[in-house]
Amino acid sequence: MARKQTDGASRAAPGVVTLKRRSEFLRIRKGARWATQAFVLEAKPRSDQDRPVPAAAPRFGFTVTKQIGKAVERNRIRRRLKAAVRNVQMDHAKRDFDYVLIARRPALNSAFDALVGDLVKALDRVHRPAGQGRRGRDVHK
RNA sequence: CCAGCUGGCCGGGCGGCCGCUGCCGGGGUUGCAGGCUUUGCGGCCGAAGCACCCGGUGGAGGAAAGUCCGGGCUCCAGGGAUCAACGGUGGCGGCUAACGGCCGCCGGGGGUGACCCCAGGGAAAGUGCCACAGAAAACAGACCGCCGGAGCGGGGCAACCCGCAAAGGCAAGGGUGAAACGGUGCGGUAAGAGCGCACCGCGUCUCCGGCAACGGAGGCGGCACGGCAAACCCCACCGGGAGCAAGACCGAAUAGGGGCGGCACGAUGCCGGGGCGACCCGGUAUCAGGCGAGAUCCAGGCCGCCGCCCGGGUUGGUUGCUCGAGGCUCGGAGCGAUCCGCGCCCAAGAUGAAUGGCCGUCGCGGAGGGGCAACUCUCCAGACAGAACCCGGCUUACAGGCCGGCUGGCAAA
RNA sequence: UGCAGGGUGGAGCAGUCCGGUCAGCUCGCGUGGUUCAUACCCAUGAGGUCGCCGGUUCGAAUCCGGCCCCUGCUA
Repeated sequence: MARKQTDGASRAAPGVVTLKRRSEFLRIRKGARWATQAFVLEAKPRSDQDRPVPAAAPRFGFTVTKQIGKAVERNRIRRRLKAAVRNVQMDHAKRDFDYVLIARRPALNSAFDALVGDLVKALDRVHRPAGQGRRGRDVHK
């Protein structure tokens, strides 16, 4: 509740590079995964074959299925997740990784600060070597 | 003032930090692309492309929704006419590009009223259905009943009285049903009945008003016409199919397909070639034949046509893509929908899909508290919902608010 | 995005075209019987706003219109 001093601002953050191909989404499904109340994060290092440009920035894909809500709610969820990614990607994401965020219903109304916190934690867990923290399930509020 | 009806409109404002996207202008050193040069490394050029940087500017809805109608646009079906089949619409007149939409009017129903609702053509063209109940459910018919009284029985001296009751007449009353072959009243009668009369309803004819739906008046008929067409149907009118994932271009890749079956592969003339020759091959013309979407016809076209099966490839980019039955002001015509004229304006174009994320503040609404009051404090609420080629409608969802008109009641003047 | 099909007891389905007799079938469930006991079997019973809201009709699961949901197909 003490978000007054932040003034809602974030430091200069570049735009988010998004995934566009269905094949890219399918590839990342096989990577590391971490779930929170508001979303599921999947991550996988970019393979050397499909690298048109040398790794300049991390790439993110967003999945919001029809079961979650109507179009207005789905759009809002995708924008909030995108804004959260924009706030943290410089400090917590790896530039040679691809990520996919699968939205869940609470992403619509949960506090934005909590969403950002979850994302930082999820990014951290997903970068650990395989076998530790894989398929984890988050239990905090 | 209270209660209500109705038409139109709005769908928070301002600000801060950080972002997305279209367009315009400037830069564009390094990078990509382009041009020139070199055997090559490399070098140079210009600022006309992209990335990137800076500045400016535009950026969701009244329903963007549901996809229920009508169009534009694109491709496909070879053109036209008539019919059939199928689907849709359904009072009349108008508006419109068109509509199943809108406006006005008519008819019916509801409401004290403003006003609201109605798929509202045809049931004497035909077919079909009307369960249960009821006597009877559709050219009528008669259960109880009413009248009638041949005759029979009993009583009485008799007149006569009491009881039973056939033929025949009737459809008023009872009862059933959603619906019972006009309704109410008076006359009439043995009892009754449109049997007669009045009014209402119905049918029909004439006249008047109206473009019409229809309304009004009068005459006649004497009831003969039940309901259902959102049952088949009849009548009138309308309708080819698919849809921007339509379609076009560039690039990549694969293929320039294969097999089976059916029907038809005919006749004549001319030309050329081959052959000793019968004849063969090719071209061309006419006729015949065949072929496209259910049939027929007309004009015209094509020369093989039709059916089934198997195999292979692409899921990149550009375009279509936003100036259009477009919006606004003013004036005019019309009751109105709408139309006309002048002027002004350009108003989202994304494509794993932009138009936002976080926050502050003001104003508005509701509840509670303090204060005589102006006012002030706290809490809560702020909906439905996101363009996907574009328009015109319909339907559905929606917190709160603004403006106008009207009706009923109460009070005052 | 465009287009088809379907919603009936707990489950799977009839009935809808041609409206009353209509709400039925199989499995499942309850009770009783049979058996030492269970299953099978026999008898019996409960359970349905016919997806929702209107309209047409005397009468609607059925006919008509509008919404909601599910499934499938579509470069």
